[in-house]
Amino acid sequence: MNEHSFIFAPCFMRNKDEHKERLIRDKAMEMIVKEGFDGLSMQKLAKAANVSPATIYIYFINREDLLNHLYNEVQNNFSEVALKGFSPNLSFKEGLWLQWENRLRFINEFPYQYQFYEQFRNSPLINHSDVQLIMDFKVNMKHFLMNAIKRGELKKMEPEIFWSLAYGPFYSLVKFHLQEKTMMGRHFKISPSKLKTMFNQVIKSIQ
Amino acid sequence: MNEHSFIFAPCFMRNKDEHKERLIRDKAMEMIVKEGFDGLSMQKLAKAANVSPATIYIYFINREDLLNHLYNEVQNNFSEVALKGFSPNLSFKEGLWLQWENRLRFINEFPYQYQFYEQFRNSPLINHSDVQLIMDFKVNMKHFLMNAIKRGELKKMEPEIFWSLAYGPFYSLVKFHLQEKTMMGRHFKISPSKLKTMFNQVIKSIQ
DNA sequence: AATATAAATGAATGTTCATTCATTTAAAAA
DNA sequence: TTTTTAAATGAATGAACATTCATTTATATT
Repeated sequence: MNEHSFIFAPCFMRNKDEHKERLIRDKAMEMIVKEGFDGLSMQKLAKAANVSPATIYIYFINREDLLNHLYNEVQNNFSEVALKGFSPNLSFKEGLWLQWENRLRFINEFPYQYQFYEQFRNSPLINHSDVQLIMDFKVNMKHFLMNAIKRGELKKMEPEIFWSLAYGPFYSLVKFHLQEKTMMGRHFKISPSKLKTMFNQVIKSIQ
Repeated sequence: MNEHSFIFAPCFMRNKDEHKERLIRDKAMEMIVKEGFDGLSMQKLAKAANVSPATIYIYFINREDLLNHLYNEVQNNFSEVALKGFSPNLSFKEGLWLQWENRLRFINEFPYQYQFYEQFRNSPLINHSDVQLIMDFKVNMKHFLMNAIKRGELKKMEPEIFWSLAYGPFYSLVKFHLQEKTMMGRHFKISPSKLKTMFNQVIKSIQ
C-alpha cells in the first residue's frame, strides 16, 4: 500500500445487477399506481421484486430517494419521447401534432410510468423533488414557439396560457381514457382519429 | 320496558360536537395537501385537531372512511358552487363562463379542499370510492348542452371531447397557479382578465 | 338535582414500517 | 485456482402505525 493505492487499487468487484434494479423500479411504479404511495412499503416491494429489503438500499439511499429517482427517470423518458422527430423549424401545427402523437404513444406504451408520474406531480412529493426539465427540451420548445410567432402562425401570449390551451385538452382526454381503463379493467386506446379531431379544434383556439 | 321501548326510549344523550368534526376534517385535508396521504396518520391528525385518537373513530369508521367522507364532501361543495346562478337556459357562452367563474371562486376560497380533491382523484383511492356526481348537476349539464346544440351554439361532439375542450385549459391554468403558489409560498390569484382572455380562445375551439 | 346516555379520552395492543447489520455469495482480476 | 471486493442477504431493531377499550366527562331530559 503506497499513497496512490486508492487510485491504482485493483478492482475485484462484483457488478450490480441492472436487471435487478430495473425490476425494483418497475414493481415500485406498478405498486404505487395500484395502491398509492401508502401502498408502497419497502418490504412489500422487496417481496414483489424477489430481493431482500436490504438489496433495495444498495441501489437507493432510502424510500424518498427511490421515489425521486423514479420521477426523474420518467420525466426524462417522457420529454425525450415527446421530442422524437421534432425540430423547432417545423410549422406550428406540424410540431404540436407531432408532440401530441409522441406523448400519446408514450402513455399507451408505458401506462404505469405515466400514471406514476401524474400521481407524483399531484402530490406534495413534487415539492421536495429537485428534478428539472431537461435543458434540451426547454431550448427546443422556446425556439419552436419563437419561430411560430415570427411566422404569424401563433400570436403572442403568456406561456402558461399557451401551455394550457395547447396541452390542457390533450391531458384531459388522456385522463378520461385512463379512468375508463381502470374502471373497465381493459385498456381502450384513444383512437387516432378522435385525437386528430380534437387537435384541429384546439388549433382554432390558439391561432 | 315494553316492546316499543326502543322507539320511545328517552334520549339522554350528549350531542356530537360539530365544531370538533369540522376541525378534524379540515386538519386532515390540510395535512394531506402538505404531506400527502403518507403524511396523514391518525395520531398526528388527533394531535393537530386537539382530540384523542379515539375521538376520530366516533365520527368515522376508520381511516379509509374518513378519506371517503372528505372526498364526498368536497365533490358536493364543488359541484354545488359550480352551479350557483346557473340555468340550462343560459346561452352556451354565458353558461360556460359562469361555471368557470364559479369554479375559480371555489378554488381560490378553499385551496386545501381543491388540492385534496385533485390529489384524491389522481390516486388509486378514487377506485375504492363510490362517490357519484350529484344528480342535479348531471341533469342540469345535460339540458344545458342539449339546448346549446339545438340553438346551434355548439356542435355535436363526444362528451369527453367536449369536457376536454371546455375545461382542460381551465384546470391546466389553475394547476400552473397552484404550483406557483406552493413554490413561492405566496398565493397569486388568477387575474379575471387573464381567465377571460383564455376563455374567449377556448370558445373558438368549441363552436 | 338526579339519571341515563353517548361523547370523549389516554393508555395500551399488536402490526407493519423504514432501515441496519453481521454474514454469505458471486464474480472480476491476478 | 486464489484473492479481493462489493453485491446480496435474512434477521433484527426501534419507531410509528391503525385501532380498541376500560374509564371518565358532559349534557339533554326527567
